[in-house]
Amino acid sequence: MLPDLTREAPASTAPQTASADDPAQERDPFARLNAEQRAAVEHGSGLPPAQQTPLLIVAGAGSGKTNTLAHRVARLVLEGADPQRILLLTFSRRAAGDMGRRVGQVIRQVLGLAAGDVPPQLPWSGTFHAIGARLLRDYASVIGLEDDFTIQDRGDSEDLMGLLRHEMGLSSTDKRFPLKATCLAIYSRAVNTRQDLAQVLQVHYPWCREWERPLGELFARYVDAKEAQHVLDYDDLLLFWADMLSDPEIAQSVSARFDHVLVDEYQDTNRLQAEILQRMKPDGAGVTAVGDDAQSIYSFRGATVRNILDLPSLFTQPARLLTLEQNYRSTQPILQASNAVIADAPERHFKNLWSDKPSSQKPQLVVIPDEAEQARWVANRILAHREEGLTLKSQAVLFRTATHSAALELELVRRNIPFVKFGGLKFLESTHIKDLLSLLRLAHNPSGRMAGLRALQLIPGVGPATARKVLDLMAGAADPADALLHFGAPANIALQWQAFADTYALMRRASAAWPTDINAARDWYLPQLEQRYEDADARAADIEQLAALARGYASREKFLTELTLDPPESSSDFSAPPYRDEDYLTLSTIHSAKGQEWRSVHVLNVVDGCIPSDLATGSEAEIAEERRLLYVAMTRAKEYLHLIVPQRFYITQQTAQGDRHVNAIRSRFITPRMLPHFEDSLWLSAETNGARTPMPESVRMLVRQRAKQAWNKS
DNA sequence: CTTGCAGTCGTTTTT
DNA sequence: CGACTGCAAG
Repeated sequence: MLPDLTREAPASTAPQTASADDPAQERDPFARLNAEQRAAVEHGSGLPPAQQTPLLIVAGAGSGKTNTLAHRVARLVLEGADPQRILLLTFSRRAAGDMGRRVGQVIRQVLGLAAGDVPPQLPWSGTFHAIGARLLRDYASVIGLEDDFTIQDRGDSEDLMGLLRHEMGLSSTDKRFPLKATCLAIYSRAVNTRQDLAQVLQVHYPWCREWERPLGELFARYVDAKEAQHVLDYDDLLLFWADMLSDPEIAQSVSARFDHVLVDEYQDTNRLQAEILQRMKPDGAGVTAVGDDAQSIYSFRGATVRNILDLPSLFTQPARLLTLEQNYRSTQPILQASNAVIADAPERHFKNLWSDKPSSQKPQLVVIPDEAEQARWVANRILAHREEGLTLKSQAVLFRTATHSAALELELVRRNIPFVKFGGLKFLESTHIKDLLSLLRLAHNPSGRMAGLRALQLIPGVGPATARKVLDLMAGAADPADALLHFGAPANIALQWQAFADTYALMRRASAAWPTDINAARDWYLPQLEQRYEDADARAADIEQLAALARGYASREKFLTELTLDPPESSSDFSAPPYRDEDYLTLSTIHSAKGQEWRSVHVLNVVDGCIPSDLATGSEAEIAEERRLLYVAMTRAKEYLHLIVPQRFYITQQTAQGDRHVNAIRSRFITPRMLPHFEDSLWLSAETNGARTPMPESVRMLVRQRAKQAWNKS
């Protein structure tokens, strides 16, 4: 293992006995890996890529998966592989960056590079979607894509769906046709799982089955509209990639670019992605896939565990299977509790995780009266941990749904505890940000309807009808900026019109000199902001931040693409650099916490209705996924794990004094049989809920602390 | 054709 | 609470 993992382990348990000053370490950079990890790293060593068999690494939580993959990439490069010809498909941009850094570390270490020397970069590492976008830009002319195409985010895709739905007369109120978001979800699932509409409706949307034919027609129009507008949605990035590979010549050309293809988090890929992989490398030579079937949590996006189970036979030659079962992250008690939770899952898993990090500290199951108390308790515990020497950065609070942290966020602000929140960020969804981006999109691609409709209606006096007319005109014109300028706008808005047309012309012309065009857009938009909003100042500040962010990108096209594919993950992505170096706590949805680890982890709302979410209890498969979600949350913890169970939730829509609430019970995934794995003094059984119960230890502590605080106030 | 108003709706997870 | 819809006036 790399130093940062072994450092946590007691000396007696450090694998393979190598230490930093062991001379063997310098000769053999992989001396710290355990036997399985080493086998994964060295698989195919000495053979040319084309002669290597595919490799599947099933890596349990905390088993050093990222390190193993990083070492494997480093080994390939050290043995002469061209970094330009390595394709590394990761799950998020953060994961891609992380992987690149670790590969660099290993290479730097082995080659003995000085601090200033830059290790080789991996230009082809990123998400399936980001890589797809790049390849499609490269092959646009070959496959008949317009080269000014823009990528549409989900909001715009939904709006387009809504527009077409309306045009087809499906939105009249006497019919209960699925909402635009549902339509897109159905469409997207069909594309990503490569199923036909009937199958998708049958299994996932049975209440929409009666609409099969109109839905099919709607989707056909949706596809046509995107084509006419030079717009791709998220799914198209995968779909077009897969489809262009069905042409033998293109497949040959794309495939020949890469000697090695490595895929991380393979359990969260979907059918379409498996197809891409298979078409890129039909014989699997040079392919490495890594994943953990117990951590599959993205089926709502079409991901299927079948992919990882079936990978050994995906290619014309069988894949070698290696399993990493030793967990280096968590203490035994944490792992035992986590294993108990996942052991009740209906399907079988490849492996059993074990750990040799002893600890007398069991995870805590903390029963608390309500959400407000939960927020206070967690804040107290975090500060207590910090007193014990855990930095805020080594602690995290995880939750199922972004809104679950609201009460805690207030508490943290009140107490001046800095934090960064991941997941559920709505920055890009706020109206004023979308407005500004629509201006840039329209400048880049004048055929894009959704961006165009939004942008043009920003002009005072222009509504949907005028916007549509202008867009029709622009789409047919050789010079869209010119067409805009000479549109016969009503006399009463002629001045406004002129100003907009000038700005637009400037943006079109200035495309070579990014980021001047975002400045032009901003200068035009800021006055509109004053007219439209009470809180114009706050929104103006957001616009400035966006403009600042934009300056970091090489071109308008890059900015728009990356912002759509890798939206800022946290508020910190926007904060000034000094803040990033300070100590801060991490708040994150469980989904966004994937692949990360902290010394201490709090999980909020371990309650039926939250985990599992009551929106996800429709089928056995959904419930199983919620269980894996809890498992993922628990296995993020290295030393301390706290599951919080608030017993009541107040209904939000009532007066401040109201006490309408619902009683909650402990998550069904923590059964009585598992209680011995948790610190039991805090336990209250579900049966005693509502009755007069002894006050749990945690609450008593709280009362004491409050009593003290009363004196410390002044 | 646009805009402002009033009432209604619903509310996971993310590339 | 906050975004979206339908409706009527300018």
